[in-house]
Amino acid sequence: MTTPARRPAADQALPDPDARCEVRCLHPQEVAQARAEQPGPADIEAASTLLKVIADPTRLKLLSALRTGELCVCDLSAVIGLSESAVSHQLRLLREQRIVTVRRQGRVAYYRLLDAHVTTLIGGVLDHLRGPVPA
Amino acid sequence: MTTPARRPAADQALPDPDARCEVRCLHPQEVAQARAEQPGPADIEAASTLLKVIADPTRLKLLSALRTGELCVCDLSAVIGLSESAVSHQLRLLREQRIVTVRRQGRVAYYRLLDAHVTTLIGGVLDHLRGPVPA
DNA sequence: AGTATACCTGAGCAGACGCTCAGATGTCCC
DNA sequence: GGGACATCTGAGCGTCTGCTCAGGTATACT
Repeated sequence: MTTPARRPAADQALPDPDARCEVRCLHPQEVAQARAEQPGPADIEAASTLLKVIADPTRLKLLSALRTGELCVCDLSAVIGLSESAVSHQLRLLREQRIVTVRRQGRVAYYRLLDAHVTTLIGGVLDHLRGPVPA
Repeated sequence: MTTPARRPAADQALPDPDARCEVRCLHPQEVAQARAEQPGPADIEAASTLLKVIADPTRLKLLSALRTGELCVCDLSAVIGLSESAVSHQLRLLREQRIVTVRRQGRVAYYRLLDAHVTTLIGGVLDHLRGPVPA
């Protein structure tokens, strides 16, 4: 959405110096628009939390391993080469974010992916890494 | 891919105790498959770095603000309510990850989104937050 | 009952992260 | 040239994070 007024416009976009709402800015109009369309702080925080959980290398390995199907904790530990304790800690975060779910059978806990969004999301990241920039 | 052999099968799946490749696991076959389909460490690390850059609340606000069009540093500073120094630091990370690009006009630096992937990616995250789990 | 197994959880510590502060660079205007 | 401005950058510090270690809980087997 390239706005028509793309030029600097700093000379005439600042009618009076006293109009500085909070801090100085060169394009008050576009700043006001950007502020209006900004998501709420709660949404930002929630999105950040979810993305941080997915962003960790260990948890990325866990999610990638679970693409093939459900696995138990000690299997996951063997796949990614980390202690069962560490895996259990990370799986808890993935459960809290509703990314994986658990099915308990006896003393074994089978984990599987809960959300297809995450899979496509990681796919999009890999697209970004490999291919050139689309737009 | 629910394998037919879902039962514990630990007694006969471990022919000899010495066969423990690295660590113990309940389903060696599925572990081997998951390990085979696991992305390379470099890909995991790159995806993690990219996602971490996007996951930070401040940078999420910056990216969200840039959806409306290109903005300069002090504008971005005004939109998200943070010092220009902090904004500049974060923009550097976004540049390094090829998420935003800069167009310099005189002493003003105009930043804009470089990759449509990121926009759709954030949209996917918001979908995950709002809607119920699709699959 | 008693032992072994699979998993979970709290404490503690090394490393990474994001902000502020101070200074440097490059550009515009007089 | 001199000053103001927009931006960039390095140092430093408080905070957060992810691992290991030790112990706890629940289930299966003899």
